[in-house]
Amino acid sequence: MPRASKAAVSRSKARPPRAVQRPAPSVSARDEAYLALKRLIMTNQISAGSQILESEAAERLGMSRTPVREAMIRLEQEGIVELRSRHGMRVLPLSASDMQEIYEVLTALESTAAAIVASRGLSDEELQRLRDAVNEMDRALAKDDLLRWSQADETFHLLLVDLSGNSRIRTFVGQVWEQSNRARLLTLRLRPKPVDSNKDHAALVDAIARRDPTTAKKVHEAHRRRAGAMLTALLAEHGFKQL
Amino acid sequence: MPRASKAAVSRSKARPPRAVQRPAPSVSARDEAYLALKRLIMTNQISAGSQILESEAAERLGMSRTPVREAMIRLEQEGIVELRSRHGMRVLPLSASDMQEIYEVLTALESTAAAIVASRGLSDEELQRLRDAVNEMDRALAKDDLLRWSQADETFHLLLVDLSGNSRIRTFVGQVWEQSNRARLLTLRLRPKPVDSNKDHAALVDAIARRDPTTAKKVHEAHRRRAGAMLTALLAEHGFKQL
DNA sequence: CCGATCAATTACGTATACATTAATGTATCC
DNA sequence: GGATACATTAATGTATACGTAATTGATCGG
Repeated sequence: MPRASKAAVSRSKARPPRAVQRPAPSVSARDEAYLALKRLIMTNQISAGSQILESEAAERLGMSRTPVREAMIRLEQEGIVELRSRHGMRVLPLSASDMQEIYEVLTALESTAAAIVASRGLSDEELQRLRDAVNEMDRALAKDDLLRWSQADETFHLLLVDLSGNSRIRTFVGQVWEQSNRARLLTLRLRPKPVDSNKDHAALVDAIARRDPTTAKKVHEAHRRRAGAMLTALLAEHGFKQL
Repeated sequence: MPRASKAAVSRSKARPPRAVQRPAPSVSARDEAYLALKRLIMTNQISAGSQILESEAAERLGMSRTPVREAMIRLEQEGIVELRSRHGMRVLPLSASDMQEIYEVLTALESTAAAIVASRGLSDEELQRLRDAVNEMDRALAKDDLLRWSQADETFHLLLVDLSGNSRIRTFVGQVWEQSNRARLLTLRLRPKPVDSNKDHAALVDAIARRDPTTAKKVHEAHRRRAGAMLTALLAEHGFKQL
């Protein structure tokens, strides 16, 4: 019944189909909530361990609880937050043992990806993309721009797993990467300059170019193992129990 | 009009108002929906590629759309279904390349878990649990009870990753295990008897007992690689493009 | 002054209402 | 007869309503 009146109205208008009042609703409220919450967490604007209620988040984002709830469920599945009934969403703190778990996963999955990539071989264009990322890291390091280095590092690692063609490896690596992103950001300025990290990457690209999966895998395993050990040592040294 | 029809349906079913009988609401409707849908998928009662609308599932499960929606979001995050707007939830079919991806992930993560376990060593009681699972597989195989064998196999593999103590490895292995469960079930009777599979497991337990991480890792890598090759060959042989 | 009991409040879980938009069917125009 | 515009329908996405259970805090007994 109420619909009838609406239909009548739209017909009387004869033809302003939709472009008039609908500028760009390209993202759903749920996606908006998901992205907004994730960004707040990733950038440490919602600190680890802190809680936020569904209704708080909904008000803050200017929408109802429903899409916020659904976004929170996604974040929980991704291992970024914990949903505690009547306490809202809690950003999971990262302990040293979490970081160890994460680096074990990264070591296992990325070294496998490296072997796959080396084994199937890359086109010149693909190889160049890897080299570009390495070069970007070098440049950033030369300029002491650690944030830029860190972004290039992420680009390199995600590109590597992308090139493996294994979408599950890609998903899982992306997931633990996001889980540990906060810790990396916070320790970026505490760690020694990542000079040998860059060397590792160059060596990996060489092994891939030579189509040598065994070496590629070994190089990357060593790289991740070292990075993990460095990071956990750093956390212990600075007395960080949780991040 | 829609209200009337729905009311009529629910009354025709003679459903007593749920509020009256409150026996054991220990599980939320959302969990119930999640478990019910997952079980239907795992047991192939909802075949791959088939779709089910939110409202259909809700009616089928006797609850409203809200908890069903949330359950579907979880299943989507787990890589079991795909959510297509206005087409409901679609059970993801498994292709040969999916199986290959999955076995690459299992190889990488489980062999790492094996190395971790061997490296830290197990208590007698923990070691015994692994041996129990192996023995159960032997017994099931001797009786030609393939379903029981398959369950013991699952027990063994999940126990292994549990014992690694790495909760993320555990989660990811569990996830790809569930993704591929249907395929394993369907091919269980097509594959050769898993005799050497049992031998592999015994060899792995020995390596763990000897606290030899290198061998443990190698044994398990070979085991998974072989199983993966067997399964993909099987799928190709029988012309299965999708499962 | 401390702990326990109970009422008020709060936050959630679920159901339902409503808005939006893709998909479908239909009539019209040439 | 075929393509297109348009109304209709269907299914989703979002908001809101509501009952329930947990948390809070206040009162009371010790």
